[in-house]
Amino acid sequence: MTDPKETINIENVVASTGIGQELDLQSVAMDLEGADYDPEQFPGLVYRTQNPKSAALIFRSGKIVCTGAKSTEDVHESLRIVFDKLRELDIKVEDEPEIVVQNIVTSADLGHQLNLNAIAIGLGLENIEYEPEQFPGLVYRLDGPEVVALLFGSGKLVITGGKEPEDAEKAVDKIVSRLEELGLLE
Amino acid sequence: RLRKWQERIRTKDAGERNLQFALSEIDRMASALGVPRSVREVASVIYRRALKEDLIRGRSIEGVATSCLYAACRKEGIPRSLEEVAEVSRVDQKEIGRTYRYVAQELSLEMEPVDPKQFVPRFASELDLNEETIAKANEIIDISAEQGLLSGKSPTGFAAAAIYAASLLCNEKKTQREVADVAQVTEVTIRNRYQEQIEAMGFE
DNA sequence: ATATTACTTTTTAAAGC
DNA sequence: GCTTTAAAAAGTAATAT
Repeated sequence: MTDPKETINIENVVASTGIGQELDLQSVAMDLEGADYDPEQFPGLVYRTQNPKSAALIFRSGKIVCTGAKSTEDVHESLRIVFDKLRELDIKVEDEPEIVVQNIVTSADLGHQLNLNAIAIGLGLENIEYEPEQFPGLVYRLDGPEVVALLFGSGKLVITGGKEPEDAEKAVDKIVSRLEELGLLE
Repeated sequence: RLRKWQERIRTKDAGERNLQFALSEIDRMASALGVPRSVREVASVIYRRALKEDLIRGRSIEGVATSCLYAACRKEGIPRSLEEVAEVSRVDQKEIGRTYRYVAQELSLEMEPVDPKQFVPRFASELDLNEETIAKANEIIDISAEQGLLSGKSPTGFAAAAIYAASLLCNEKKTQREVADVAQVTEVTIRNRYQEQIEAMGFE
């Protein structure tokens, strides 16, 4: 039997950082190719990297949010590209700005179909949210690790809110053991 | 001091007026939906609890009132879909849905998932179906749900498909469009659920 | 009638309304 | 609260072919 932990796949990593320098987004938007800047709609400038694929939101304060990367390593690589692009525009950027991972979104597969109705009752209606009229997934908030899991009838799930890959592994372990003791896995 | 006293009264009056408004709105929407008095009473009780727990701050009175009515219908076993409730409310479906989830969570209403069978009597009545067809629809829902087909599916779509299937099996055919219209789902959804249910029933 | 596109949920930072 | 960005899950819906 395949360990559900081995089916874990990181789908998105969100991180924040800053260049320690205020920016004139209007001029950055003019000089940076492919930059999307519409201050009326959103205060951040959007810059997309191709390899690795990601989207960086650059703010007036110099703070930057990177999203869409598939790994922590890709986050660093993407931001290195963004930093270099800014340096090309003669903007001073610290040598190695601190990068903080804020959220990791993961998907996994429990390998069995799930009876969400039974699971809702089993985990306790006060601990879950399951409104199939609004969304097909059952929302399960874990205590430790502090993440949120979305369970689907197919047995696949999404784990989000974690700060490191280990959070997803711990979450899958907890979910599997809880469902097993409830006799709701298979 | 006199000023504070007046302010308290003003606040109290405003609060009282808001409560009256909420309760009259619940009454108006309940009438429009044609639900019994017991549902309005349950909705009122939930609304007063929400008020007591200060859940209305930052939300519209109408939104919370509508959500309480939606929850009350479910609690009483005669659910209305969010779309149906939204039709008689001036708050949009999306806000009703999220406000309902917030209220249900904060008040620990422990709402159980809606049983598709609870929609059958009303939908069947609107379609003028026989008792036999109704019984068949309920049977289809029970059997296919037991086989795990219900997970993640909308209860109205599930009920609509079962009613459509039952109408065929009991020689009282209704078109997908007729059933789709009363259940307020698309024909595509009925078609998809219908295929799975027929297979689960061992027909095909 | 089927295929695409798009929206529903969750998470998270950023600045400003 | 909202606005924007990314991503998965599966269901539903609107539109295109």
